[in-house]
Amino acid sequence: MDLPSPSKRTAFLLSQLGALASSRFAERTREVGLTPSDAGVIRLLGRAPGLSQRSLADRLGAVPSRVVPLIDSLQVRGLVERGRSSTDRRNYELRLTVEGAKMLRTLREIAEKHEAELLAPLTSEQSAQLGNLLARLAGAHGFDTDLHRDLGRKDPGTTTQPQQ
Amino acid sequence: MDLPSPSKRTAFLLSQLGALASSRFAERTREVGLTPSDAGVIRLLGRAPGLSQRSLADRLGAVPSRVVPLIDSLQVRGLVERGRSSTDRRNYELRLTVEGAKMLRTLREIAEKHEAELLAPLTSEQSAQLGNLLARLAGAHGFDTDLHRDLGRKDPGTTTQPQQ
DNA sequence: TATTGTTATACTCTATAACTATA
DNA sequence: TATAGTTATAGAGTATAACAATA
Repeated sequence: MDLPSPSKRTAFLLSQLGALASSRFAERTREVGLTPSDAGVIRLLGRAPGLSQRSLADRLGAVPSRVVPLIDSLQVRGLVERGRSSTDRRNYELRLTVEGAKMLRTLREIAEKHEAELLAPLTSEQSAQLGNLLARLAGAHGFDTDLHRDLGRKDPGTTTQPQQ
Repeated sequence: MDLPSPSKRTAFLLSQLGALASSRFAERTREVGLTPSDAGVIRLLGRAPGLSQRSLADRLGAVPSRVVPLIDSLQVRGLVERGRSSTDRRNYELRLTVEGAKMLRTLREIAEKHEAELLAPLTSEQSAQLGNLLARLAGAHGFDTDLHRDLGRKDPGTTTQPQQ
């Protein structure tokens, strides 16, 4: 009666393709010297300049101590700068440098190429369909598409796909 | 001319939803005492009994030394047994025990519930559509749906989503 | 000489908790 | 006393390479 049930493994396919997408993207960012975490920080600072390390940590779903070496590294490379807040000298105001802003533009190009490469096997109608279905799923499972959790947290298992 | 381009972030959504699917599945297997790696081994031994540690490592995309503690742990828990090959005494013949086979059935139930939960927000037509699109992508990007690579290898970045 | 499984070691990434400086 | 940032430490997970037994 039922078809050989392609939908029986949809969750599995989703896990595998998600991992593929992530690793392909990581490959591309590595070519410009960034880890995916670096890329996430740059992107967030692009849209929210002046963020403190604390609120950056919150948005990334990371712990404040993890943000320290992350910003250190970006600062050394001249992509991010730490400015002291004049109103509360405890926290920094993080901003992209000119170089950092340039890197953000590079990242956007990378994301576009990444998207194009990944969806190349589909027609544009199919891509649109897929985008809609995924957006529906994401919405229903309650993620804010703007929120960037999971910076690579210690969660054994998240890195592996379900094995049917 | 163009729509507000939902497809512009499809790759990103794919990464995020894939990570969600993986971590949800990991949660469920953890409830029965298995890591996702454990689950992968049990599944493979279910369909290929008598496998050696070496060929198991190959199929998992893991290194042989990693398989040792994995099998150790499953053996201690009485889910897998190591039998010596009569023809080549260098390698083991790995098999599920009766308990292991029972666990495999549990895993299949878990996978079904997982699938149902994940796709609950979609109609059955939409689920089927999604399954077809993902299968097309998977095929085009060349994975053998049966091959289970990525047992959680050391690949910094794979655990994090692209940050647009 | 090559191969299976094993062990020992080191490396990477991350979280936890204690610390400082400001408030 | 509470909060931002920092540091030191420890833990989990994995790969590498050397090793023993068998072929």
